[in-house]
Amino acid sequence: MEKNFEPKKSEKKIYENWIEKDYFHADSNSEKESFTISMPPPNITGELHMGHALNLTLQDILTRFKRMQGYNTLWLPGTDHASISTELKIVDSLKKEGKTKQDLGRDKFLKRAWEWKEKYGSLIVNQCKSLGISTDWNRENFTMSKELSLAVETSFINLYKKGYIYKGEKLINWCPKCKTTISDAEVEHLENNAKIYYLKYSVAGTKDFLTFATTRPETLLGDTSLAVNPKDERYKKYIGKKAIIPFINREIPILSDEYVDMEFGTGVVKITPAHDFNDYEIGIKHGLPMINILNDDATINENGKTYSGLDRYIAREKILQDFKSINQFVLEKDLQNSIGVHEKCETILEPLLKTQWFVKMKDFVKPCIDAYESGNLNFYPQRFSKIYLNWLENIHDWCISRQLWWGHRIPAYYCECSHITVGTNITDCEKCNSKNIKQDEDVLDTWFSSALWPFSTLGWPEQTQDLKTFFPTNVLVTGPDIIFFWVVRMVFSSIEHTGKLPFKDVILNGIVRDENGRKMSKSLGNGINPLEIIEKYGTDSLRLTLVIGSSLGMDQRFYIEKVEANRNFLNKIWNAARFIEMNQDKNLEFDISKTDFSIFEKFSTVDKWILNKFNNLVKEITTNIENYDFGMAIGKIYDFTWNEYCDWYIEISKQNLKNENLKENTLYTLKYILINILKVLHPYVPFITEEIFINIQKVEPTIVLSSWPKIQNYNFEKEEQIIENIKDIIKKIRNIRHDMNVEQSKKISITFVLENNFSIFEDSKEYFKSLAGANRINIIDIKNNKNIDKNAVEIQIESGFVYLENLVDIEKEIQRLQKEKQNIIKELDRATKMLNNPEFLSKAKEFLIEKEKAKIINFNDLLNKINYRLDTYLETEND
RNA sequence: GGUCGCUUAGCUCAGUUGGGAGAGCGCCUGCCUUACAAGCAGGAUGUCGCAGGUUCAAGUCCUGCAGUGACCACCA
Repeated sequence: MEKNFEPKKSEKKIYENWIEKDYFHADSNSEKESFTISMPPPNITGELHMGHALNLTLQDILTRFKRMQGYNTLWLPGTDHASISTELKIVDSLKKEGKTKQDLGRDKFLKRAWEWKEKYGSLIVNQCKSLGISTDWNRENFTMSKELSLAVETSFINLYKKGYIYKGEKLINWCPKCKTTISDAEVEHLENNAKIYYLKYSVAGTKDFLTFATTRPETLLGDTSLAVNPKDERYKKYIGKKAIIPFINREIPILSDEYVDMEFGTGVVKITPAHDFNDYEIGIKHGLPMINILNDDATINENGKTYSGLDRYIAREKILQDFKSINQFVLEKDLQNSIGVHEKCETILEPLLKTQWFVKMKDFVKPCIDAYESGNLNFYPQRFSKIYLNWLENIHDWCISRQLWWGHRIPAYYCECSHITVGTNITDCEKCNSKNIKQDEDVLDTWFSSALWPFSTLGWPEQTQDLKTFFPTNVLVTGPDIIFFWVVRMVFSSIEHTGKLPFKDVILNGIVRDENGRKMSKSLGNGINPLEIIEKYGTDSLRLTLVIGSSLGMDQRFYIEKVEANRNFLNKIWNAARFIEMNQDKNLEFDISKTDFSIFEKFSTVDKWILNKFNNLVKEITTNIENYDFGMAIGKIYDFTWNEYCDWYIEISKQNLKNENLKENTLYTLKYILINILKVLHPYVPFITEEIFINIQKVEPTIVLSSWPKIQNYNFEKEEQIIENIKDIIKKIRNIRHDMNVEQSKKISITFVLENNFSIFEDSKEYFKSLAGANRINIIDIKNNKNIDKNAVEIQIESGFVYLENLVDIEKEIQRLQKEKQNIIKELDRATKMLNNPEFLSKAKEFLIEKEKAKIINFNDLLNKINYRLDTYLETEND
């Protein structure tokens, strides 16, 4: 093995080998229980960012873990056509050539879009691969593939036939730049410093004026009434009269409605039903006419009379000027409000009246809520269920038609007889059989196809073997920001089309931020490219960094020092493997995959200690990972590997390897534990574990298909306790050496004066020599009157005393003992108080009471010993 | 306005059912001890945001407050 692991050299080769051997392929005819994850398909416009890296790492950890546990594991990958995002990019690229999409026409445009898909779709896929993800590439899919397009059409037709999809004229969000409708979920609300203007209309047949407040004066061209609160004494007399919009000279009714807030503004509201969602409701309620005053590019249309042709904001200025000129402008004020913009292009949206396709959502709400409340759908962390529920409770019908070209064209055909035929491969009108039919020009919202992803990718609407075997999927891993875009829609679509929930558990990952806690963004230029981290530190270091010391659903900061620390950890494991390789003995080759655990009974105490600790580790982390506590599990593995296996077991093994009687079992244990560490690490850091596994294990061809360590029924608690005690004593000795400024190279003499446990210390002599820097070890029975150097430092242990000779600084030792004495007195005091408390005795758990009682005994013992020793020193000093 | 987070060592963060506060980085001291200087050994540092409450026992549960962040909904 090389001195250091070089990710750049190995990772690509390893991944190619995995793919070539088809290790990630899931068999739909397998007898084994299946475990399935549908990968949230990245957009073909996208490039790999830290969010993907985290999201994919979490999925890969779960997938590899389940695969090792023996499940028939499928992680199904793919990409999303990302209708509007992709179309915008292509329009942009056309613009650079001086062309528009209309110049090309629909067919040529789509051809170009498919070229884009071929080029950039594979780019993101390859970037994902560099993360080492164990997805089944045989089943890779794309939201606009033939099969998935059929699924989309089938879904649309089903929903239409059941009356859940309808076409209707409603107020929708319109993006004047993209010239398409968008759904509620795609509207982003931004804080805005606006102005509110007070203007007035004259009241017909009187000399009075009514003053109202508005932030969008241009919409008054579409006003169809003024409204006041029925309880408002100020305006009662005007109700039923007419107000006059100047310049366009339209008379509009003055009506009353509870909706009007008497406190806000003047208490008079202008009502523009065609351009405001609240006004729209009032318009319907009172049967007001709805006048659309905007063209699709947000210029004023012919209904705006003299203002027609002007841009919406230029019209606004002109209207204000004109109101001033006739003295119907009252005042203007600053106002903090929020404006709705299109999340893709940041253009300020306009509510417009349009005829569009909608999905009626009302009937889907209950099944979606029931799924959660019955416990069949779970969120991790659970609090995210609130976002899910809250969205459902306030749901509106889903506008699914988009005035775009790149996407699934709506399968609705219009006949000259005015009948609409909805279906696949339609050639003639279902009503009059006319062949003169025209397909709807619009495409579907990109989320309409994503909503089907978990089952469409498995073959739905066909009842394929894949669908039977792998659906419903088990887990969805995604970001909380798309709970309502995607999660809700998958749930209701799946219930509706398959009768089943699409998945059982939803895991929400947090946001990866920069080192200052800011969101990584292109405009700030603070993004850290995962590919650069991989290039420099390797995929494994990156993956570790994203999961270690973090918890689910929490945002985290990404900083390079953390990557380095994790790289160092991987280096540590690499070197542990090198140590084993260097000590391998050709005459002692074992296949640890065939371990018969009864052999461990004959192993040494220290072997049993590490075996027992490892067994407990497996127990804990298996539970942790099953509960999706990925950070917790890796933290424990990290700690075990470095602080137990490397720092203690390997160090001790160096002594045991010199002993011919212990050598074989020691080598066995070294290898057994290392390989099992590799296994529990493998879901997190797949590459380095594979590389070492192949180098050391030499029996199985890959760690990918190896089995997760099983919890063994051996119990070496006693041995574990013995070695923990020895570790404590060694630590105390090291501590004293350091306190007394004993040089590292200086050897000391240690004398154990014992009441019992002679053999334990006899067996551990070499450990003390190498780990505590001793050259002479004496073991004496306490009954044989001790003859110890009075200047020796004494350590009090349970089974007796430890004396360190050749240490001179008695003053320091007295200080140390006095400090320790203070600590013990404090502890004794605390334990005594607890035990004197009748409430504690009657209410606390039994084992806790026993623990405190044991403490009192031990501490009193130690205290006596310390006092005795202090007396001895003081006597010596007085001599 | 509503909902949900966060506040723990100098920094970044863990902390599973309430039962003596942890990690990584940084800092201090000493070591090139042939697996690893990307390392080894030792060390220092915390009224767990504030105030109440429940409990024998609270970083952990409840209430309020303060700071901070996210999301949702918005009054024209």
